[in-house]
Formats: sequence, C-alpha cells, structure tokens
Amino acid sequence: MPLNLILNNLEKHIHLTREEQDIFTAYLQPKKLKRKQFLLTYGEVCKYSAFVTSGCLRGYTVDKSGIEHVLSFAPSDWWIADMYSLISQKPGIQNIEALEDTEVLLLSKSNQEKLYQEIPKFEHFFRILTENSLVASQQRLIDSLSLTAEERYNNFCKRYPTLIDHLPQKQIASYIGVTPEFFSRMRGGMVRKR
Amino acid sequence: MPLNLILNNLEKHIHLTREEQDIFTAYLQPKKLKRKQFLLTYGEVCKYSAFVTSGCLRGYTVDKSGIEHVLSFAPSDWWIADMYSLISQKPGIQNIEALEDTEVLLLSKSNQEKLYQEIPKFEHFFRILTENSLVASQQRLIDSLSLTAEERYNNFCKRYPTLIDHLPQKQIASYIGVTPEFFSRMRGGMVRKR
DNA sequence: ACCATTTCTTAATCTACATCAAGTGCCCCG
DNA sequence: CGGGGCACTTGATGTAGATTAAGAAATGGT
Repeated sequence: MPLNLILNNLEKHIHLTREEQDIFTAYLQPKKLKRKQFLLTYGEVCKYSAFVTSGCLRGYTVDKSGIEHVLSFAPSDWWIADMYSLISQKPGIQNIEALEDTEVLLLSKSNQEKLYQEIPKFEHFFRILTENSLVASQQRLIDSLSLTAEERYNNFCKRYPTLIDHLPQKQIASYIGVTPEFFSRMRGGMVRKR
Repeated sequence: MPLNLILNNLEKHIHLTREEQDIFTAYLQPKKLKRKQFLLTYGEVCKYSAFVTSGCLRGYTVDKSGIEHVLSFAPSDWWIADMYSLISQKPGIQNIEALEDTEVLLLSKSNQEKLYQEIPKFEHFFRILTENSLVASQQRLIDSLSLTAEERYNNFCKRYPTLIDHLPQKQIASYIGVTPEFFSRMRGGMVRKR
C-alpha cells in the first residue's frame, strides 16, 4: 500500500505520531502516469515534489543540439523534482517522464511549506534528504571530471544493480554521459584495453 | 568586522533576535590560514562548516592519476565544507586549501546540531543553503555534460566575475575541467572557430 | 633586489569518445 | 500476425581536448 511506503521512507530520518502522519498524508495527492507520459516538461514551473510508489521516472534535460542528458532515475521509494524550478518557481529545465507505468504521490510546494510550519520535523527530514542529494550530485560531478566512461559505467552497475537490467541501455548511456553507440561497445568489451 | 559579515549572511534567509545572535556567535571559532595552508586534507574527517570572512579557499579532489579537480571556490561571505565527510563523519575526499591568507569562522558539526535543537530557524537556514548548493551542483553537472569547455569558461566569467581576475588561471582551468594548456589557448582565442 | 619556484604560453602529437552510416533483431500496436 | 519503428550492434572516420615538451614571464620569500 503506497502510504506505507512513503511513511516508512520518512521513518528513515524522523518519527511521526499517528496524528502527524494523518496531517501529512492529507497533503498528498496520488497520480498515475502511463509509460512515456510526462510529470513535468521543459519550461513548466515545478510545483510538486514527487514520491514514486511504483514504476520508474527519469529526469533529463535537452541541450541545444537536441541531445538528452539523464539527470536522475527515480524508481519506487525515491523522491524527484526539478529542484531549480521548485525552489525558484521559475520555468524549469527538466523533463520528468515515466519510463513505465508509474504511480506517484505529489506534495505541492505550498503543502511542503505548511508542513515546515506545522511540523518542524519535516524541515529536518527535507534538510537531510537535500544534503544526501547534494553529496550524490557532487560525487557524480567528481566522477564525470575524473573517471573514464568505463569506470563510470562500472560504478553505475555497483550502485544501481537493480536498475541495470531493467532500464533501456540508451538511458543508462545518457546517465553516464556517453552515446548509445559507445555504450554498446563498452558493454561488449570492445573498447581497447591497455 | 567578521561577525557582522556572517550575521548578515544569515539574515538573507532568517531573522535572529539579539540573544539568538549571541548564542550563535558563541558557537563560532575563528581561525586564520596562511596562503597554501590546509583547512582539511584528504582522509581527514570533516568536523566543521567554515564561513570565509576574508581571503579565499578552494576545495578539490585528487584523482588516481594525481590530477586535481577544483570542486569549489570560497571567497569571503561563502560557506565551505566537505559535505560528504561532514554528514557521514567518514574520512573525506577533499582538500580545502587557502589560495591566499584567509580568515574563517568555524562551526563544528556538534554546535551546528545544537543550533538545530535550540533555534529551529537554523535548520531552515541550512536547508535553504543546502538546496541552493544542490541546484548549483546540478547545474554544474548539466554544464559539464552538455557544454564545450569554452561555453563553460564563458559561464564561469559571467557567474564569477570577481574571481576571474583574482585567481590563478590554472585553478579556473581545473574548475571548468580542462588542462591549463588548453585553458591558455581558449583565453587567447586560439581554439579554432567554425 | 634577486633567485627559485611557480605560472603561463605555444607547438606537435595523441586518444577517448563522438558522429555518421548500415544493418539486425525485436517488440508493440493495429 | 504483420510491419514499422525503436533499441542495439558494428565499422569507418572525425574532433575536442589531453599529453608532452620547452621556453618565457611573473611572483613571492628571504
């Protein structure tokens, strides 16, 4: 049951009373997405944080030559949003799309702010969530600056073993920052070793 | 006077009473660093968030072939820490070094946590600070995936005009992710245009 | 003021990865 | 159950930026 999943997710960092759980869940809005349907598109203002209860989303940008760059995957039990747009309430730069039929729970920015007021534990929770995202983002930047494509691929396999055999290769290629062609070669071990 | 600088910095997001200011400043620990002195080195556990009141620091990692990658510059009025290590309290991956004689105010992790308890506004402040870092880090990742070195250089010039003519070129080269040699060419406009 | 070190420039060559092109297999939808 | 697109592979060629090497200029410590 989806509400259990999100309550357990919160429980990783904060403990809520029964009443607090009820306040929280009343702020949530469930939504179903079909494969290839968008939760958010480029230029839209991001108004929600989304928590995935089943399926999988991807967040990506499109550069000026039309190439897509996957910024994040969100399988179930993950949060996703275009943080830039959510914070600034300016038109965003991400598309968030369902890679398969997916169910999410939406928490609007205004409800999120109400939670901060009403139950300060939520400010604590989202601070920690954001800190962890920051560390992950910085690590990915370090990897992109200092590792080869193959090393990044190996890291990805170690870190996201579940995603690997469940996602189209081109999505993973885009995430680690190579073309599908080069990715295919790497997997086949056809990149020359030294 | 350094305390004013940090209090104004807080004031960007939260308002403190006089007493709260006093509690806060009592938790701070001033420290002076000489040029080339380290605030933190690889393998050390990061115990402090540092706020720069004068001078400039840089945070960088060294990859396995010995190449340095600058992750952040911290001129005065900026916060810096090895977030990975600060959060996990595991040995860190960053070196934080003074690029010139620098003064910082240190806030220990334990004092920071005390502030969260005693004055919840601080949790709010650091949540926002972390959110902004996250957005900046994500943007930098997007840039590194989708822009050429020259475009990243132009962005850097626009975003940090003050730093540009005040930092050694090789530091900027490292930040945008190119060799000093290539950086020099770019600046000279010697990279062939099309 | 001076020397040593570091920083910056310029040039020749090299390489990881991209691009372009073609072909194969497969999966989804009508 | 058939076919049209999409995902993947493989090969030939192109290129942004790295590496190596060397000299010139700037800088800072004594």
